[in-house]
Amino acid sequence: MDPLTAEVVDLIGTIVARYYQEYDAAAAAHRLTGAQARVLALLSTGPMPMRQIAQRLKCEPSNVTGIVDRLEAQGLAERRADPADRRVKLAAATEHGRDTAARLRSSLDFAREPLAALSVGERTTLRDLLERMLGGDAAQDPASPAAG
Amino acid sequence: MDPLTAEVVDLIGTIVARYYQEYDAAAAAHRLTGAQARVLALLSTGPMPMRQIAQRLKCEPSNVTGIVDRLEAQGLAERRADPADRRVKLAAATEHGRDTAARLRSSLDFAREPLAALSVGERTTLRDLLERMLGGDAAQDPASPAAG
DNA sequence: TATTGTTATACTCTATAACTATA
DNA sequence: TATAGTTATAGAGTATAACAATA
Repeated sequence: MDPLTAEVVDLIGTIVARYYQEYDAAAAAHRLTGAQARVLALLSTGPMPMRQIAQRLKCEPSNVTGIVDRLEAQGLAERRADPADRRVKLAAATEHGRDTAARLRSSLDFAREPLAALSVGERTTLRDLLERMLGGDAAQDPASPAAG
Repeated sequence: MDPLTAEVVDLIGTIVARYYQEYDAAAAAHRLTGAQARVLALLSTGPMPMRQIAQRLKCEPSNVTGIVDRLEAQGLAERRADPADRRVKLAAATEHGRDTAARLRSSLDFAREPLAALSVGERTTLRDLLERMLGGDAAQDPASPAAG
């Protein structure tokens, strides 16, 4: 690998480490683990079947049971029946859960602070380069550690 | 937050998720967890006191004990005495460990593939923008999930 | 006294497999 | 039969606190 590419890879590595770290810290400030915060962020957009949560988190459905259990124990989420299919359980954020998700999103703003060092033109360039690098696979993901 | 900044943040979120995922998959292909792979990458640069490993991983020293135990059980690392301070134990990669770290590094090349979509000039621009964004805190880190 | 590494403990996340209710 | 969710189980990472050896 050429030195230039290596530099970019290292920079991305630094970004990855920093964002994960800051996301977990922000979650912890709200008494949540990273996984719990990601599920809560997902649910803040609307109710979702347990299985779909697992797909978004790229983990086994059995794991989601425990994560939603813990959110439920904190009054941040609840399970609802799906009128269309009685096998399905819809996990949904409570009002408290939505509030917490919103506060978490706000507290993550400090993670975006680094971007303030760039001008609007530079941010536009950065966006375009990252989009091309990701090749059309850059859909927004509320459960992503760095997205809010 | 303005829409442009939000776009960049989302793109970075996508990158973070993708790189973590690919790093863990590459580690699993070598029968390692992500944490084990990171420690092994650290040790491949030379022996290191247990406590320093914890500092690099930003975790408690007690956790490092178990991770190095598992690397040792696979013959990838070993503990050595520090001649200068008998309290200190130096974790060191074995030859097998260094080989594995090198292969892991190579297998991570696919994670760098996205950068091939950019020209040299564009990669230079990307590097400069990321460096400014990170503000001088972009030192290379072999234990970073995306670095190798 | 302070520091290094370890052990003990408890919690969370993870995958796998078996189970239930429903389709 | 197939699918959705759960439970049971085991392994790994994590923090906290207490401990032995050494400085």
